[in-house]
Amino acid sequence: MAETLTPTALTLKDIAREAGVSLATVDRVLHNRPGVRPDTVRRVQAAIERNAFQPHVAAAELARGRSRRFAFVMPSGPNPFMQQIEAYLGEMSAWLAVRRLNVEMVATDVFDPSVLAASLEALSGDCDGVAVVALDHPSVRAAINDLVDAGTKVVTLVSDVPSSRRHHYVGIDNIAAGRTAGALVGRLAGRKSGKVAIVAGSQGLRDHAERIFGFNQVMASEFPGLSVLPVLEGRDEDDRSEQVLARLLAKHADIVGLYNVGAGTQGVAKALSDAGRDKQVVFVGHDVTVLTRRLLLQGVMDAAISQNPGHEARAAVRVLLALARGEPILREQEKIRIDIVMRDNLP
Amino acid sequence: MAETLTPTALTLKDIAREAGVSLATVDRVLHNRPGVRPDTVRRVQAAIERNAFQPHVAAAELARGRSRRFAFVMPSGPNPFMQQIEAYLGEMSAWLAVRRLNVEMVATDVFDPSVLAASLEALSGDCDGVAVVALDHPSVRAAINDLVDAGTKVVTLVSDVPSSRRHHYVGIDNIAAGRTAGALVGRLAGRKSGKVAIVAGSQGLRDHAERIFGFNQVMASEFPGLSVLPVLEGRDEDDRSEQVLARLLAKHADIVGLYNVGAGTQGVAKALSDAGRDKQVVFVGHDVTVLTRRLLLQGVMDAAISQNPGHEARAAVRVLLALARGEPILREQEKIRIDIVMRDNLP
DNA sequence: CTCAAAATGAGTTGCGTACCTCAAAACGCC
DNA sequence: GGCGTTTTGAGGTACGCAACTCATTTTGAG
Repeated sequence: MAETLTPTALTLKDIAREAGVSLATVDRVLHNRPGVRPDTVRRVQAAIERNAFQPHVAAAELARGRSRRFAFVMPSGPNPFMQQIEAYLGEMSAWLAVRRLNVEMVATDVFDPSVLAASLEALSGDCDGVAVVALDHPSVRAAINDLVDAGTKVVTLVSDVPSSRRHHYVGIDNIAAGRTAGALVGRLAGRKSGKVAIVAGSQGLRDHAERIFGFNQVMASEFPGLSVLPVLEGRDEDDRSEQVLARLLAKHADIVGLYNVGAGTQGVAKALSDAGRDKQVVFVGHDVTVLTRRLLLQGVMDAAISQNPGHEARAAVRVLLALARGEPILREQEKIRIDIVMRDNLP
Repeated sequence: MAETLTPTALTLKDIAREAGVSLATVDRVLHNRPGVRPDTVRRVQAAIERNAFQPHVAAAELARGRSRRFAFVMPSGPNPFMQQIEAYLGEMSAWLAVRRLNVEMVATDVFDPSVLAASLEALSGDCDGVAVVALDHPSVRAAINDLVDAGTKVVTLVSDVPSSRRHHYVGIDNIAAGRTAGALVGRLAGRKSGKVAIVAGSQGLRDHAERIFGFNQVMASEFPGLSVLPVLEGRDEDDRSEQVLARLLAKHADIVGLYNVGAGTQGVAKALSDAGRDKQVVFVGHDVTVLTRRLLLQGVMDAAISQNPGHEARAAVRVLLALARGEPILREQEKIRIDIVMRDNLP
């Protein structure tokens, strides 16, 4: 009742014999070095395919010798989510050291396309891989493509640039995240009818816009008893979020649900509490931070949509490593799931 | 604005020089081979500590040469959750091949302690690591300890044996899972008062008992309007689950919530539908399978508590590999989270 | 056919470790 | 001091591949 799931090993020598060529030629094909007739290339590749040859990664790494350099290009501001990603990278240091990986953090103004593009261009050459929290803008796209052309592996993190030729996107489906938030607000509000407020950073941000889109989709189709108020823009700042929400709460006594799309959670919570309505309004937000954790435990927040920053950090490194090594990527593993976090399943 | 997170590399030669001994002695210390004076051992270990020496895993692997064998000891029955774990292991085959890992599936009757213990004992010697879905029973505990003593790395999967000396447990906190289910049933039932039913496989199973415990905790403390009916035992079988639940539904017209602790989901759903109450009763169950996915999409099930079988399979392999190599384990990464899955965040 | 250019073979070296042997040195004991 | 034992050093080989050199063969153009 025992079956084995894996094949046995082959070496380059076996491939050379199989293809009827020498080791040197196999090596030339494998690293597409010049000086091999197309016909011979095909023969060697056929032998590799036929035997499902997997180069011995440990040997290759040992022979190549050099350690790899990865760079993480992230926002420079005091964003708790990004800080968590940094923290998790720090926790990986032993894991990274064992694999002779150097990870470098580059803080930059990711909201200024030209600054971000310049930061990316500066990395060209001395980096094997780059993970970037990218703004979707033509000059950023061009910078990414340049890196890719230079042989650097590029992964977009949290926020994608689908039109670029980046190798991979590590982050969630923000429309689905918005839909999930909508379903939660609707269901947790119970049978009540009333109004629902949305506080976002800015509708100009791709991920925020997508979340709002998904949220409205669900509200319109499934919760006709709830009417969504116009989106408030809090610029991800606590003060501003508090002000705009406080004003809205004062105007509408029948608000039963609230969706906070981005950051500024502190201000949103304060506005709710000050109005004395923190227990009546269903409040759904994003990300598990020290703050949202406390709000969930206090019952002020009802649920947080989370995208596990630890997983994102690790996935980004793993994907870059796999890309650099030419290893397969476990897509299922690297996919970032939309977590619903409530009080009892707080991680 | 760029900082590096990782130190630079050292080799055994450096350590030897540092400690004022030869390479051979360092080697003896590193693999605790005999014939080294305690004092010298200390000197070498001090040098290793002092320089935070990390052996070059690739080189070690290459030198050691042998491929590793891991065994997964799993239930033999047609359990969809276990089948998913097997499937994910299959998807990892390329990843496994690259690392020269052989994973063997051993199907056994995990509910018979002596049979399970015998299966484990049989693996002693020719396996570097074992992942086992274990029953918590003295003879199983003894078999696990024997494996550990023989140098095999042991990981318990899904169901733990905390009293054994297993190296790691890969699975969720079942009490917290039960609490989460309770919170969901309570909150999604809204303001209604009424009765809540529980269908379990058997209260003799550790994980089921723990889930029920957590569920009752939350219901008692937070939803006084809801009264929990005595636990039904469906033995994880569809037919039996359907029968017992159908009888209960007939008897109580005011059931507003239902928690299905284990398998037998098909039967539970059928009983609900046949009674024409699938839309009124809040139904929370476990695990995302083909069936529960359909039920969630249809709106019959309201939420599934999930423990990502893919993550568990990969985590088990990664932990075994790290243990075998003597690498650090990323505890945060290997921790299995309690996922709440609703229709819009179906993975 | 000739000759240069292209293609290929044969070989070396080194990566850092594991594992082994054998000789030399240091040690403890009487 | 002499002996046997323990401890240590020195060195080799192997692992599979990358990256290189240089000699040899093959090829195609004239």
